[in-house]
Amino acid sequence: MLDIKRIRDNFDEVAEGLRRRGAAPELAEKARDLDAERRRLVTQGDELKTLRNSRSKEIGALKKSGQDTSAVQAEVRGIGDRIAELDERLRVIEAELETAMLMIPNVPCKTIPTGPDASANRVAKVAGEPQQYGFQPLDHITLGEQLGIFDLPRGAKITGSGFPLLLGNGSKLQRALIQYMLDMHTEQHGYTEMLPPFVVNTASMRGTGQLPKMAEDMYHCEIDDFWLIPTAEVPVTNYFRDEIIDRPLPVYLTAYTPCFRREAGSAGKDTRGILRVHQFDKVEMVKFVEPEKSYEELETLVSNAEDVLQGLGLHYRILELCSGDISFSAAKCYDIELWAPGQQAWLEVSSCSNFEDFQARRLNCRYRDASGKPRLVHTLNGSGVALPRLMIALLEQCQQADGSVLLPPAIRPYLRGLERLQPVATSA
RNA sequence: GGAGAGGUGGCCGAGUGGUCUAAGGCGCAGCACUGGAAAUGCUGUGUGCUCUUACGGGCACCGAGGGUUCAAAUCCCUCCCUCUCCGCCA
Repeated sequence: MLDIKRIRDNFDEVAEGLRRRGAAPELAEKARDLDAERRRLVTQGDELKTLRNSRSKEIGALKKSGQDTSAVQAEVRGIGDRIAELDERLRVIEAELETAMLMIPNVPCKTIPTGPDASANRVAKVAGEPQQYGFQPLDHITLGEQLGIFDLPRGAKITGSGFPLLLGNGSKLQRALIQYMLDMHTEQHGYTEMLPPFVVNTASMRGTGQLPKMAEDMYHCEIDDFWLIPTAEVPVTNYFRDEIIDRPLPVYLTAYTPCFRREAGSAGKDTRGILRVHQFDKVEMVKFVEPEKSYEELETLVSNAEDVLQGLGLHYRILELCSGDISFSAAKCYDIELWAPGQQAWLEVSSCSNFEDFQARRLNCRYRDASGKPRLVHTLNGSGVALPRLMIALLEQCQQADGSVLLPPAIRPYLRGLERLQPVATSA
């Protein structure tokens, strides 16, 4: 959520920012007008309440001295009626304002490229080289079948398509990668590990901005009004919701969780294999930082995610997203993409964003500055990293002529020294 | 799931309809006293919204949301959370 004062006092700057990301500034105009009306009603109402408070006190004093109060009571009742009327109008205005504010996206950072869509994203870095194979590299689906590490048809039988089932060494590799990443972030990057609830309430979803816009993309338990998390960002960032953080900043948290996404509206897209699924695992990093430091913290956040990929010796690139491609809540965002030689494509495995105070305002998450005054924190998060696409790229980049996959040395200790995934005998 | 007890400021804790402008204590900050400290004394110490050039006002907030009333921390209703006992359970 943007600061209403920013819309009030710097409307042109906000409108320009919204235009840059392709959002219409009408909602901001509406918010500005509703805010003016709201303040008018608040001022009027407060004046009447002042009057009611003092007159009511007089009644108390009169009663004590045994005098008749019916005339004053009638007067105060009248004041009360007018207050109720104003409060009702205020309630409506505030609800409309809230609705408008929740639908206004963040203003993009001034330094990011301006553009309408992904085509204007800037390649900030390319790390490593595409491997040269003396053979036609296979895609992860074929590899996974040969190695016997996926059983997607049975996943679909048990639940439905998009609910992958890993088996044997596939399952072990996934577990190893999770532990490798968590160990790196906690031991080398200063994060505190957390294992949060995978199901959250509506207030949490609103806090990080998934609601109200993304309701259709999430799994909802009607009876309890609980939601399955689409990313660990939700429970981890909500850790400090409605709090003044009582420890020194920055605070770095990391968590492994499964993620559940209905992927409504993407039917038929990337449906093969585990590229786009309804349930996947991810290690997430979340930072709570002082506002002045959030942009340098974004750079280290990206490098924390890069370290995971560098440690595995994988070929990747980093995109600086343009104003038209960053997500609703972000002011600036880097995507990290891994090269998948089997399908000759870049796969997004991490999205590292600075939300400035946009999430913190919804979350009501603050810290005390040097003078002791509560102030909104800046929040950031980044995948560190998402597992299905890491698995895909790893399988495809590390495949060998004999159909085996040579595991990166960094992951072997987590697999009791296993060096290679070997094809299993198949009936085909 | 059943029965009961609770939720008050940074913390503890009083308050069961009207100077509550939330007592008292602890903590914290400043000042005084001191060679310095402790102890002691004094003063101050929440958040949000809003009005004001400023100084400084006003309103709201006692788990959340409704209701009753001229007036609610206090009475009523719904919900959430914590604790105790019982039941069920990996």
